[in-house]
Amino acid sequence: MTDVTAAPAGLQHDLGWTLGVVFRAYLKSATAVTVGLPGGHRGYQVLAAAARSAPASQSALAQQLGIDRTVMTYLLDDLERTELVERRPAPTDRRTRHVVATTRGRGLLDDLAARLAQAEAHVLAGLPDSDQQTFKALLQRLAGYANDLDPVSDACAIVQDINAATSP
Amino acid sequence: MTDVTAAPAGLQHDLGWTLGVVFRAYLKSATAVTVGLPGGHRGYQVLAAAARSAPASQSALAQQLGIDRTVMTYLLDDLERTELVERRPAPTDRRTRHVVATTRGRGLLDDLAARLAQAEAHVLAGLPDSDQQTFKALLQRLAGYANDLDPVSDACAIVQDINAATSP
DNA sequence: TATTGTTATACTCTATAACTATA
DNA sequence: TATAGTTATAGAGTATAACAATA
Repeated sequence: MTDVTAAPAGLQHDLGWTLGVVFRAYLKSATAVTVGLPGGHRGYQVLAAAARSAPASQSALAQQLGIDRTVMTYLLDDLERTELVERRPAPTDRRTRHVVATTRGRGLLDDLAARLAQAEAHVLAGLPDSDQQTFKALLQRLAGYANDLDPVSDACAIVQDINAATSP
Repeated sequence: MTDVTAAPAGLQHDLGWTLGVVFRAYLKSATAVTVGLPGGHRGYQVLAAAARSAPASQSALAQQLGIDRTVMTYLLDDLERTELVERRPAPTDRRTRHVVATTRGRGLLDDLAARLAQAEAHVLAGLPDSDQQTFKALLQRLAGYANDLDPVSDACAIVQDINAATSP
């Protein structure tokens, strides 16, 4: 009895399934490669963003990363405790905190980036190099567009469909 | 103060970030489009797989869909309660159950598939049509390959890196 | 002995609500 | 009044462990 997972019938072309498979594969590798780093692969994303520029605010960063601002608080607590990142009061608005990488954080970033690149390569390894480039380019364009997408509008009728047939 | 989310500095080319953005966007749209369906977008995946062929077993289907076999039990309970899917004892092995779509489930599938296609189109709308095709084709090849991927092997050194700098 | 499916439990992750301090 | 950040709490989702039935 082999353990090899084939695509379920009828789902090979489903965006949800294909995206899910690839995303989970990435998560698995990214997690394996960031053990010990507070926040795992997301701790890396915060650190990377904080190292290249000081994000405008915690909640702005949270939104960019697709997580809740309350989760960001805990994440930053952990990253600050390990001295990889600092919260700095914004000079212009005393409510806001800038997130900046410490020297230590920046020092760790290169190694981390290399590890994540390894995870990335691992996930993309099924494609020849030129196709990897194409895929990444398209995905990046999509991400730039999709981050501010509202869910599709029309979304009410199915409840009736199901309940209608359930009763008698 | 605009609400438009730009890519965080240094993450525009990160596979984890781009994949996450697109996957979350899909999830949002797919969820909106499947309200009322037990299990939401995953209920659809089970139903679709059950309608085209009877999956060999619950746990095989769970693995294909990237969820735990215990979660599959609850999912099928809900889908069976709404009479969209049935569990049938496998003739060859009395431990195993085949998952088959009911007439009602198959009847609902076309409408559901159209809704999911709408969600999919919404997420991909940022790309011209030919690029959408290219992207989907590459993603499908990747998914066929990545579903059986083990996490990247080397994954131990970072704990030391961090603890080393934390202690003294 | 190993595997399928189920159940109960525990754990993790995430979101909600309420609060402080600013604006 | 509205917003940034924090905290506590509740909730959803997921995994773990133990079990019965079967192989």
